[in-house]
Amino acid sequence: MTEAQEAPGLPRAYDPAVVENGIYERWLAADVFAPDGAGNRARPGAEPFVIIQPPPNVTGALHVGHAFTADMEDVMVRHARMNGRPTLWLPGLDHASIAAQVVLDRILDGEGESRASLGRERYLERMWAFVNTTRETIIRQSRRFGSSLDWDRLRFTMDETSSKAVRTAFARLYTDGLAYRTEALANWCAGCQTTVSDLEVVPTPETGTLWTIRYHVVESDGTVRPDRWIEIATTRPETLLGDVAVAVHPNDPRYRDLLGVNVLIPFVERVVPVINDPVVRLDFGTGAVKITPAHDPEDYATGRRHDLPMINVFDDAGRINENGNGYAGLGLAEARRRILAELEVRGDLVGAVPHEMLIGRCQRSNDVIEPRLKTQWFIRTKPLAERALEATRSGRTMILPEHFEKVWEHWLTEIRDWNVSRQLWWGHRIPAWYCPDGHITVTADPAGPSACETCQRPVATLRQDDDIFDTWFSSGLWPFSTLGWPDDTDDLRRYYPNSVLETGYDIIFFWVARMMMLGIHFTGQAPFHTVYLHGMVRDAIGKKMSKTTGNVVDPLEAIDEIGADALRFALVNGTSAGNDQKLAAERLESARNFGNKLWNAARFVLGARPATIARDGARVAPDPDELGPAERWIRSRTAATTAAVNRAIADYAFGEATRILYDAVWSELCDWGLELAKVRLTDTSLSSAAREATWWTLVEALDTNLRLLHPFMPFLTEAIWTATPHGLDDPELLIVADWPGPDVATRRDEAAETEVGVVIDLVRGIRNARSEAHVEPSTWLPVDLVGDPAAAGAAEALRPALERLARIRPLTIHSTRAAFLAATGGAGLSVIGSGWEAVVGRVSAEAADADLIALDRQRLERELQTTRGLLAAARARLANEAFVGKAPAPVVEGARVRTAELADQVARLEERLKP
RNA sequence: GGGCGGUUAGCUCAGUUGGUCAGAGCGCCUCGUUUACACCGAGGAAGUCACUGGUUCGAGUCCAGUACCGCCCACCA
Repeated sequence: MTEAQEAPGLPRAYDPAVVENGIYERWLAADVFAPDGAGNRARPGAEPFVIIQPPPNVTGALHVGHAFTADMEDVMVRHARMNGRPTLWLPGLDHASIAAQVVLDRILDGEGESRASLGRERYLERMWAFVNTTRETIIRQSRRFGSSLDWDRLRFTMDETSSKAVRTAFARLYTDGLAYRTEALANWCAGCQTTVSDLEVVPTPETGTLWTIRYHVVESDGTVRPDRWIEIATTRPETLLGDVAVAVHPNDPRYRDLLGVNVLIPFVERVVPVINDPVVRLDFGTGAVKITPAHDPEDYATGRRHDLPMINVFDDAGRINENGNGYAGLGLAEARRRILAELEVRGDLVGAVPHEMLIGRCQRSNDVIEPRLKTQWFIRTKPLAERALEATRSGRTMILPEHFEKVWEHWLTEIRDWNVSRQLWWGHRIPAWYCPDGHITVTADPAGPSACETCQRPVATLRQDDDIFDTWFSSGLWPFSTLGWPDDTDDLRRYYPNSVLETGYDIIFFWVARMMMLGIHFTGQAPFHTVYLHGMVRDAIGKKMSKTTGNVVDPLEAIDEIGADALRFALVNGTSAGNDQKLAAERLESARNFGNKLWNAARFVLGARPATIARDGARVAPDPDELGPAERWIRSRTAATTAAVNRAIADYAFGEATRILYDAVWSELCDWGLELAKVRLTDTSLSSAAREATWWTLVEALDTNLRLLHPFMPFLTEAIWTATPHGLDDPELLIVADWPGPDVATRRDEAAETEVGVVIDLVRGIRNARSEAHVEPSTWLPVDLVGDPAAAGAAEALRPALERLARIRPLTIHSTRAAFLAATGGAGLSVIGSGWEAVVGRVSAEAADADLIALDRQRLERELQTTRGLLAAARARLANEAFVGKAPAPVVEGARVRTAELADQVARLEERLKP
């Protein structure tokens, strides 16, 4: 038992730390997170709800983006759980091979160690120790967020089940002809000492130089012509060591006479042809391009077209290799300087102009990415992509927000093969073995092959590939590897395909596309029916959060300050799918204030229990015979809120749902519902049955709002709910209580909404008049009222509330306008609404009434002016034959009613203003 | 070079299928010790919904174009 359970009500002050304390443990103890947990009240036969979350990298603590991700997912999961569906939300961690190595290398660097100094084995030991601590940090954080994850299923992309899936998947791709090994141009990061995929290369603007260099013509007898040359333009002079041709455009008249001749590449003294190829642009540089197939994607393509040799001139460390003759061993920058200097001396460097260009940099280390020829494993993506596209085109998988489908289409249509080899240590080793003859053997067997598949050489002569897989290869298997695939498990049958994938749009290609492609290939089914993409959390001025900029919001700090509920509410409220959000302090504050408001409203409700109701009794529905208009109004509005929230959630419009709830709790329940209820609760002239009905109405409204808010503010709502009377069918914990059902809808009551609507208008009008006339708020004023039967009836039915909320007494309701006019004699403050008219009299005992009346006249003049304007517009609309003829009948009718109301108000105002 | 998103009150943003949709919060101004809440209550001021055309009886809401801002994709030396 917690304090909250024992306390008769709630502590006076809302303290998030106290509220959150112990609740997560209660959920855990009740075993409600697992789809088949003992405390989970899933309906038998209900369709499971399975959500996929991006497993966070084990590289460190979670940031506010993770908190937002977890929040969105928890909202969906809690909503589904309360709707009686078995929910599976599986916690996981990603080994993030390259990201993890970058982080660990940085730590090692601080200790004077390095990857090289430790060696593979000790390095990996060190990595395991590192991830074992970050894993604990991440789990602790997730719990503080309130994430209702099924912790018994915690998975890691480096655990054995994942390894098995990776080996099996790769072996099958190989068998299916979708994995192949070849030498091709790859993106080499010298800092990370590995290749990376195209997605990991970030084009970065840089001001470089475009140099013009002369290559001299070589005669057929081998003599070099000092007076005849071709001028090429390049931004990378050091790559000339690998040049194998010069290309010009076929239609370029400037170089007709040079076509087919040979030129000399200096320093390496290589004689290469001048070729033509339409890839060359006539209007750029000199119109002649050096071709370096081993170090430039476009040149590589050109080289393939012309069957040119490919000469690699860089080594792994980013230095010139032995093919660079005298430059071998030099760093690329140094080589460039020396080459330029020597060209200058020879008189062959003839131009240098600044040039804006894009340099590819490593997403992880920011090093310059060098395209190089490498022998790598690739996944043939075209056939996989086609099936992924088919899934979204057919609607079997839906992407939200929809406009991401275009991005999706484009990328998958233009997809290139995926280099999955990485020359890293931390990850899944590629299960491929090579025999001395170069035969390849791939197997999913953890023990490896027994012999070469092709030539049957014994295993002892085989060598396993040293490389590991791109980390996204194992993440791409996540939706089914976590359920036991490749084995045909109960979990797989029950929970695959998953329901919703929830993640940020920034990894749509890295992760979403790969899961779709691999999922469909291996299971025959798209892994989820809905892909919900959320936006990025940015700082207060819209900048990307980053540790180096120092503008990050630490979720734990925010939770310490304002509580997990407020942080969660702030992250969801006012946001929509796919759109970035700015996390400003005021949004956090607003959410915290809302939590405080709810807390205090609950305190009031619980504290207002009539003495005739037993403290520990079960919650009962209010007695229908004892309900007044205010009670029926509260029930009706709560029903409307429920419907609106349901609609919003069905549309995945969670930011809309919180907005509705914020408004419902603050503006409706608190500002009017509770204030109206106070009138009856404190009215000792009423029967106790009437007062009990009022109280049960409030409890019911509070209860419904708590249920609706629970997915968004789980701790706070659970804490309040614990202190709230429960129905006999209710469980002990709100987390597994039923979502407000269809019976709530039957509480809509148009008549009550109209009645209370009149009273609200009256109270507002009178308060407004009082305020404008600077009447002391504490002064009670007499009011005369006349109105149509509906308005008069409403005022009569809610007379005590009207009196109290507008602070008026006595209230005289006249049955005829003549009587009303006779009684008021034109004195006092006028308040005019639709269907009624009131005069607030005896404004002040001391001050000169004349002044106040003059002030009031000014207010009425302004009101008359605006009302006349509205009336004129409304009349003009009705005078338009096209409108009356073409607009739908209800719209026209509405305009007529509106016009009549306005005319009525104008008439009354004019009358009041008659001298 | 292609594509996408944004541009609504001083600030941060909502506005579902075109018809009380011109809104909310914060900020600002005036009041307020009414027994849930000053992390509050009551009232108020404030926007030609980026611009230009078009469709329509009617357009922040649909279409076309323009201007800024942001993002994504792309082999231009």
